[in-house]
Amino acid sequence: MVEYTLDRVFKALADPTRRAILDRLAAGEATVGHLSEPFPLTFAAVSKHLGVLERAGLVIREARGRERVCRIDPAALDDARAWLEFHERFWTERLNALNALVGTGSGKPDGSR
Amino acid sequence: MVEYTLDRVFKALADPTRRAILDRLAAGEATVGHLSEPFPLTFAAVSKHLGVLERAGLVIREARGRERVCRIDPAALDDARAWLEFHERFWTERLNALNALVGTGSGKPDGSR
DNA sequence: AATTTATTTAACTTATTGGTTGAATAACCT
DNA sequence: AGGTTATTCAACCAATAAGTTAAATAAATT
Repeated sequence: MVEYTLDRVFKALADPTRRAILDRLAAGEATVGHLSEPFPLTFAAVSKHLGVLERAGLVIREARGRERVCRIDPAALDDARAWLEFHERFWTERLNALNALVGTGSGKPDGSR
Repeated sequence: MVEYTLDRVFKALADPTRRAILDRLAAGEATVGHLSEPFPLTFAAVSKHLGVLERAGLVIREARGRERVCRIDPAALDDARAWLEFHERFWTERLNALNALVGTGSGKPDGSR
C-alpha cells in the first residue's frame, strides 16, 4: 500500500520542475496559470506535472470558478521523509558498527584475508 | 550541483527493486550475484540497477577478485533527507499559518473574494 | 591452456516520461 | 447568445527506463 505510494512520491520529486512547483506552492496556493508563469513551458505541460504531483498525493487541485487552485498536501511528503529518515539512521548505524570491525565485517566469520 | 544530484537520488529511490537492494545492503555488503538472488530478474538487470544507485551516489561497487562487492554510501541519502526534512517543516509551518488565516492567504492583499 | 564463474556491455524491445500542438470543456463577461 | 479566459484532453514525438538475450571481459579453477 505504502509500497507504490513511495514509488509515486519519489518519482514526483525526481523532477526539478516539479520540485520548483512545490517550492512555489509553499508560498501559498496558486492557480495553474499562475504556477506556469515562471517556466518556459506550455500550460499543458505544467498541468501534466500537476497531475503527477496530485497522483502522488503531494498536491490538491480544487476547482474554483473557471480556474483550478492548487495547494500542497504534506501528508505524502511525510511518507517519503519517514522512509528516508528511518533508513538513513539504520544504515548509518550499521555502517558505524561495520567500520568498528576493521571494515570487512560481512557477517561471515571465515577469517580469510 | 546539488540540483541534479537530487534528481538522481530521488529517481533511484523511486524504484521498489532498488529500494529492496538498498535494504538488503543495510545488512552488510554483498556481491552482485548475492544481491540478485531474491529477485526474479536477470543478473544484468540487477547490475543495471546497481549502476543507477552508484551514479546516484548511494552505493559503492568495489572490485574484489572476480566479484564486485557493493555497499551503501549514506552521504547522498542525506542530501535527499535534508531536502525533504527542510521542505516538510517549511511547508507545514506555512500551512499552519495559512489555516490560521481562514485559508485564503495568497499574500496578495487585493481583498477580492 | 582450457573451463568455469562473476560481472558488465551491447543491442534490442516495450513502456513511460516530458514535451509539443490543437481541439474540447467550462466558466465568466459583454 | 457570442467571445474571451482558464484549464484539460487527445494525439503525437523524442528521449529515457526497465527488462531481455547474447557476447565480452576477467579472475579462479582444473
